[in-house]
Amino acid sequence: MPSRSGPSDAPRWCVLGRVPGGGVARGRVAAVEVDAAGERSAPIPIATAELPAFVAARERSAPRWVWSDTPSWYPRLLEAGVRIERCHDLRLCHAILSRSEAVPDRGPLLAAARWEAGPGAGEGEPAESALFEIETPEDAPGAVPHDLDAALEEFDRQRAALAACVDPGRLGLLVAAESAGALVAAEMAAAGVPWDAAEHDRLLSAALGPRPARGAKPVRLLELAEEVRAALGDPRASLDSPPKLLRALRSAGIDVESTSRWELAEHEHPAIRPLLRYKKLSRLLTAKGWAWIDEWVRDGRYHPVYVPGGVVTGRWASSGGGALQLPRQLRPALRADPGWVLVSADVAQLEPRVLAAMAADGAMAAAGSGRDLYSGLVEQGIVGTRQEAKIAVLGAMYGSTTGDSGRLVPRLRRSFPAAMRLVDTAAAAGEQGGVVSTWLGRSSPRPGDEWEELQARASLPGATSRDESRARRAAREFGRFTRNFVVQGTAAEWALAWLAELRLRLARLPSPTSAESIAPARASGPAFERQPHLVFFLHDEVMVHAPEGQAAAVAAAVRESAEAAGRLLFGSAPVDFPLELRIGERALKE
DNA sequence: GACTTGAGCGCG
DNA sequence: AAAGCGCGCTCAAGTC
Repeated sequence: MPSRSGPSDAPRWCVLGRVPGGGVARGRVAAVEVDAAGERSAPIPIATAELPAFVAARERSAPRWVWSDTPSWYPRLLEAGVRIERCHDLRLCHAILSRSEAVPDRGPLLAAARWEAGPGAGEGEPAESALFEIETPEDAPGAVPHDLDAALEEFDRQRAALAACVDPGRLGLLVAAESAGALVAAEMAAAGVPWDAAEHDRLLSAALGPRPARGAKPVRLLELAEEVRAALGDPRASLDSPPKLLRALRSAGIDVESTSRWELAEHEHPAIRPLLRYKKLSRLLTAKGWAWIDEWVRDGRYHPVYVPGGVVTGRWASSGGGALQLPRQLRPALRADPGWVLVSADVAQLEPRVLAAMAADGAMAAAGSGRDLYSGLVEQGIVGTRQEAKIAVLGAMYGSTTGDSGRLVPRLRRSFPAAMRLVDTAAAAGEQGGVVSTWLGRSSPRPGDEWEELQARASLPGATSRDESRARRAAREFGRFTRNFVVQGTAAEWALAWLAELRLRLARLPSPTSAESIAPARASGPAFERQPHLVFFLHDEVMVHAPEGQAAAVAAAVRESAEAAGRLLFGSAPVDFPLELRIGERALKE
């Protein structure tokens, strides 16, 4: 029992929400403190303009802030220079808990339909905040409720759901990590990726020719298009429309079914080489060309929009700007401010390592221990080359049955029976329309109605062989999805734990001395931008922007966080997660 | 004219 | 070379 005095009296949670008030259409804010026993304080009214000050003051006792939806609350606090350590994002946690098979009774959560808003629902452009005024989140169609009462009720439901779990620790870890991810996403969006627009422009010009006038095509693309048309003997061939291009190719005697890169590459014809080059450059121009710089880069920063929990497996998605699709070709444009460096790290073969840990497959863990896992497979004589190892391992996790990959998978089944049993079991569940769960308890969605109908029709007496084969194909397809779900989803959990740990460790680094901390180019940015901070995250890769003098400390924090993530998820399992770490002015790989 | 769909390709 | 998983974005074509 907690004593009635001393530190245990500190509130564990602080729930924020809107309250109706004073005829102000937008309402006011209030906070309710909740202690470890679930006892609530009376609502503490807060004038919206005072919210950052209130949060900053309460943050000294390090509560976990509970709110409807991180993007609705946190950006305004960050703008006001206030950062928090921990939160509980009700929307994200609802999505996990209301679907998790680890929760015995999901009824109350499922009945709370207002919390079912999808990622980013009703977000849109944040309303322009009036000068010197912090606004409360606005209701938008499809958005989660932001009211205090609704938040308190939902928080109770979620705490009850967690408490009822057989192993509340795992789901508890997941909702904490998911919420920490939401904080990281908001902070990275606010800080932005340090982006060298001039370097980006140089890379574009080198590949495409100088920036053309609006609406015109770069000269290099025009030249290549002419070359293709000449080779095809068709001066009017269109390269930008797949159907038209396909007709042009076929009438030039190139026998292809589609205009995709890999199929074109199989044919010998003078038009192929310039065409592939054209496609490559055209892609660069439309996805990440000059228009992208104009739209997404300001003051030396690219401000992406991350969507935590945006993928069914728990991976992040992004929206706008293609944050998770930055072409490797443009990585040199990611550049630290003067006097600062980028500390980047990625995990080698994260997914197979996670699989080995989940399945407690000692042989597979040993193959990856302290080295490249694929080389480990070669050294153990399981496959002949590193390339074969990669194909086999990916095939095992994705469920391939044909080609080189399908042929190599059986070797893994002999060498790593425990790991293969885990993914095979997950696939079998999916083929029967079942649900699987990640290590920490995120559960997969059920197949849709169409899928169920397909299966039902195939088992009817009058089913044709076509019905049966279609149903079988759909079943296997869903089996490949659930097979991959457990691995991709657990890898996402490991990465979230890594990110959450790293965020806290970076915040606890000693403040840079003024000699170390040359202010970043964008001095107007959030206050935390003057310390080492995360600027990029891509599934199994992180990047920290840091003063040069703190690079070593940051690198250590990155490594320690990875070790901590492994321990948090898998305890003492003998699986390691080696990092490839780089420190430099630019983000270059290979 | 506004919206959806599919091809194709960028990322892991 | 591309098969096997998960995404977002752009353009052209199809639909209303």
